[in-house]
Amino acid sequence: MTIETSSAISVDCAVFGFDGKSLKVLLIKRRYPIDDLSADDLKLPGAMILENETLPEAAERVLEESTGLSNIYLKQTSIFSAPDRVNEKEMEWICKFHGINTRRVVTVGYYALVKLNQGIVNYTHRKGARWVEVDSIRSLIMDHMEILADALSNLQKEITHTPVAFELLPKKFTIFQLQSLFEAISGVKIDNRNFRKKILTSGLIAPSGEYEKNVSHKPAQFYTFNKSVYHKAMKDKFKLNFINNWTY
Amino acid sequence: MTIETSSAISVDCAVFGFDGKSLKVLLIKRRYPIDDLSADDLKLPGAMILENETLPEAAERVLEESTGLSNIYLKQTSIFSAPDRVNEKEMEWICKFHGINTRRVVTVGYYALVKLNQGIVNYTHRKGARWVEVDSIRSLIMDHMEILADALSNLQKEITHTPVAFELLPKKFTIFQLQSLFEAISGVKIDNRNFRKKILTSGLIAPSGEYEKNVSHKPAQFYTFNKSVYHKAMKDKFKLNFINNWTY
DNA sequence: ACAAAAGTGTTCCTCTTACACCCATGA
DNA sequence: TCATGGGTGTAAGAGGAACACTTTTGT
Repeated sequence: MTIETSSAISVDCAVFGFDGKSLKVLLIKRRYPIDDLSADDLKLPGAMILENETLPEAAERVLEESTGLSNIYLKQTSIFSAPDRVNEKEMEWICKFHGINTRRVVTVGYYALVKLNQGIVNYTHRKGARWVEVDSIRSLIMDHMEILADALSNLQKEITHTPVAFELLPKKFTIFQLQSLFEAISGVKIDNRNFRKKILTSGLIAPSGEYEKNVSHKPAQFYTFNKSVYHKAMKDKFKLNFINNWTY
Repeated sequence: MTIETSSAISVDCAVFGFDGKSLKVLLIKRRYPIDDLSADDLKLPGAMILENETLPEAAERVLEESTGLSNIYLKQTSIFSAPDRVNEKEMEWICKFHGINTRRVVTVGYYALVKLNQGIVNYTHRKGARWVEVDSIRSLIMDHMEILADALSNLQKEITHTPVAFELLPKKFTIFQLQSLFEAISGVKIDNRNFRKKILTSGLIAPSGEYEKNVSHKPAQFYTFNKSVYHKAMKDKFKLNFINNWTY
């Protein structure tokens, strides 16, 4: 029954990206592997928090280091605080790797949404990181699989309540890309005509007048997210229909 | 740029209750006040986490201590990690009060939902705690006002997406109580006929056949929450209508 | 009698859903 | 000419919103 005063606190970030087909997450290889710890050596980018640093600041630092980007959409999810979440071998690796001495590491999960493009893919490749299709991931070190699953379920929930989808798309995107993104994240097929009607009448996106080039089908128009339309209205229009929108 | 390895981690709980009229939160007085710290001496119940204890466990312990209840609905909200969130005077009080020595306290916010009844009110009163109307609270110690505001906004969001409302009502409740609760939390008036229609046709509540007694108006029937109906259906009925339900 | 809340139906209108075909382009 | 996605309309049904009065009880 002693108060814990020597915890280290870390952040781990699930950095999501969308390549037009599927949802990807950024994984890195653990450096300095120890014997017995090399089997599952992929992990989410993360860091220990520094003195005089808040958790969001630490998460931003991780993002900056792993992607070279700042001003990324970043959201805290859960805390992973099981005293035995890091086993002895792992603890040894952590202390050695960071040059610290601690008995316990509590970690805070974040997820980040980035607009994937060739520049970022190149950057992360140079850093030895990989964008891996979320559905194909079977194991990660420590409890990172759990952290990733938590991040994903938070994203799935958030995308139905807030317009975070646009954080994953380039500034100019086609309606097909937007729809594919919703389908990839929710895992549900959407009727294209209904989707177009819905998204266009909402006023949330605006046509840019520009069209795709060099595509082997009728070129699609690019649209942009209309933040100003989004930010007005939809206040105090409290709807009764929430009751049937409940999700378990 | 040193890794922080001596943080203490605490949990602070906003415990919400509903008395049929307004939303209340449980506040306690800080014990052992220090000079200069007595002005705003109300705080949320909280505790430091112990060795071998997870954060949810710590939060449950706090709930048990302050309300005598276990198996309470409990949900983690945000983490408050600003290095200066606890000033020097407060830090002194914390170390003295807990008999520890630490430079930094990171706290994790939780909110809890309890079914208020006379027994609990009596219990908390004996403990020196008070149920205070949320709207009337102007200041709390440290950043507890911020923690409370965060808890409340999380609750407001959650109540429109999940059936947590029933956690705040007795097992048997009237439709009027349920409606009042939604109105109290959302701050919006709801049409009674539409509300009844909606909630009754949803199948989520079941009439108990019992009625109010000794009320100076037509006695209302008591209903119960129908968990089984809720848990089936509403899976994989993905709806397109989320786009216009987005809230900022 | 009066105050307070319980309980009850209908109409209008908006939104959701289901559904199939021709078009433009590059290979 | 073929493959690929772009882009379009309509009808039926469900659900949301607005709206007022009678009933029951205790004081």
